[in-house]
Amino acid sequence: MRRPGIKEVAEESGVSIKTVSRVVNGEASVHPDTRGRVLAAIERLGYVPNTAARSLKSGTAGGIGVVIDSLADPFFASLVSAIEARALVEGLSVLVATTGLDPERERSQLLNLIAGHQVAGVIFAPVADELPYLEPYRALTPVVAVDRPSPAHDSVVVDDYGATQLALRQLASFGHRRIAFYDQDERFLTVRRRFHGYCDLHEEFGMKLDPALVAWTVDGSLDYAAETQRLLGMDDPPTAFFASNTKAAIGLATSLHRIGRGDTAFIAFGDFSLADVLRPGVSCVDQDPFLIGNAAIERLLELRENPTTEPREWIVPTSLVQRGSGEIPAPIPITMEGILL
Amino acid sequence: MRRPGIKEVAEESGVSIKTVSRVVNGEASVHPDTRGRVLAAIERLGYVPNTAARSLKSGTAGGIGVVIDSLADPFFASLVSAIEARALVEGLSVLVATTGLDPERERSQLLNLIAGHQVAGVIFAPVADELPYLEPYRALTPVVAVDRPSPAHDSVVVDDYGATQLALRQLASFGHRRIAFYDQDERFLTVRRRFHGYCDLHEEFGMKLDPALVAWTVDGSLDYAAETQRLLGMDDPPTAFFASNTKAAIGLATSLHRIGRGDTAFIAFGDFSLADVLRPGVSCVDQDPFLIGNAAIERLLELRENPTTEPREWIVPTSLVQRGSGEIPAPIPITMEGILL
DNA sequence: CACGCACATGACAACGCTGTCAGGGGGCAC
DNA sequence: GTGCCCCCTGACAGCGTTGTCATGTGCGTG
Repeated sequence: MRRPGIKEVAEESGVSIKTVSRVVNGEASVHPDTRGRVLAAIERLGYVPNTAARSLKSGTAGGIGVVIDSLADPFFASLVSAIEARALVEGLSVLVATTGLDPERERSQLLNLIAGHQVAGVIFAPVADELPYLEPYRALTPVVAVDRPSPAHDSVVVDDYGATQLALRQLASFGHRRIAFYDQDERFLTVRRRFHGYCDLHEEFGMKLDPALVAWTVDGSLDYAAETQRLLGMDDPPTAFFASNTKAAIGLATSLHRIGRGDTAFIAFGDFSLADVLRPGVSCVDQDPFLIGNAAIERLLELRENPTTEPREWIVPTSLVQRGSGEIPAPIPITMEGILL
Repeated sequence: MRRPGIKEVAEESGVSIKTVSRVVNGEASVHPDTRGRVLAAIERLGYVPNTAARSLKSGTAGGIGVVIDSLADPFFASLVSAIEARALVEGLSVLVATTGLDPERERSQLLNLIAGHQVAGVIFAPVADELPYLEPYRALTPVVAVDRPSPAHDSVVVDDYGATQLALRQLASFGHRRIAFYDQDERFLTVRRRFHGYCDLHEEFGMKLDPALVAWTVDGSLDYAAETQRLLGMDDPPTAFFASNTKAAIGLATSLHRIGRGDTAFIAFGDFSLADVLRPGVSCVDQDPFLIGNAAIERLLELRENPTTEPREWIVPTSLVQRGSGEIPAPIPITMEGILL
């Protein structure tokens, strides 16, 4: 009761295993009659080529690896979805692995895929800043970073700095001068870049940068509800919020609505489902995971053809989606005497 | 510039390849000193065992296949996430493939994984009702169905019929007698079971089953907004909605809120992010993807140990999450004379 | 001291497939 | 008729690993 191998097919159709191999791989020089007989035998036996033997022989497997933080994150789920769709067309399988943001786990997952599975390529969201252990495989396995840049590899990212400034500029144009930066997480270069955009924008508008307006993630966690309370409870509270990532956006939206402050000016970095159902709808910088995923796998396929190119960053465009929450003007400031300034 | 193989390690440490193999696989009878020398060489060379050769030799790979409708669906994304987490602990890789609900694609994906990659097991959300082509592999590769049952395999599902009735019974207890069934999709056994529960409940409460209250998905699509308009525009409109799946729930919630009817009684089958942020919060039957994913992989691991057991259905519990929308009473019916009945 | 046994190690084949090379047969040109 | 080439086919090795079996060494026992 063994699975039929190329040998069984050869016997069944009365040719040598090599000819079967030729038919399976669609090589030209096989007589049509022979091809027909072999195909019939394959059909009859339900033969499926053994991937392991193939990749052992060829030294590289017909799969690509995808290494991300977590599949429970909708952004990454959609990203992988886009990659998988394109990979299917190319006849490539997809191996997913997650890091949980642990650099050591990132290392073992990457090595397992590249050196162990000998995948045809890897798309990954970098955790560690440097990945020296990938050096030996540089010439053999194409690697593309997504979402976050990796200095030694091609990266597909959005213009974090610029998009953040675009969003904040809009808030500023609606009169906001105290804008909270929700969820500054030092671990991510992306977020650091967004924060950088936030800081620089203050200069541009001559606004004072108040550290108290920044919600920090420490040790990987931030209590969204408590932080929202703290910010709104300040003597001089922010009049608008900027959420630096999707998770923070959902946390912020939830806590604002819970306490009946859903009408607070608010722009999120990253779209999320139902953002348009809330009242008001949540305006956001739309960072399309499908666009990013597609760009990444296109880039990977290209690298497979031509591995000699220098690493560079590929910027995927973002757009500012206006849904209402980002167009709420700042309250008119009132002096102690109650007179408008 | 080849990747080091077991041979290079053997040479480097001055032992035979077999001994290296023993060390790598943690076999007992290796002298501590030898083990140390080999481990040092492995470290020095950065040796990683070749998965292809391993699975070629052993006839089965160290990975499990997961075949689902789509990764862009948050339910399946979380499901895969749970599976991947558990697989990592077991040292198994995860190969994801999607069907897009196409039975032919399901077939090729399953065969590719089982026969081609020779995965150690498969977890899949069945599309076709029968999968005769898996018969030859029955004894070799354990297979577990999730979300939807598959007659020939172990299945991990929720009690669709019972959970639906529980939800509808609550709506009925709040006085609703005309309840719309939103998104009846014949393609899914799960949805059929939920619809069955819906129909039977009408009998139990002596309610008339009105076909006009059922929104049908035809050819895989349903215009949620238009359907909501149609239902609410009826002469005798439904006073409550039941959404039979998450996608429908989001579509329904969105269209209800868009037209200012967010206060309509509504229970969804399947939770979704932000369901608790809407006003009122969307009550739902919570079908925990992590619970289901965990149950599925546990079952798969168990089947690997003991493949002889008879296929059966494993029911994962659901809970009814009260958030407001399911506790809205039916409007009090008024006679022509304006007198309460 | 001889024997047996446990322990540590190695030689070799085989897993299923493809790349290399060789060979048989038929047609065409000289 | 002879030589050549092209088309089609097959024999065989080897990819990196592990299972089987064999070998060598040292120690305890009678």
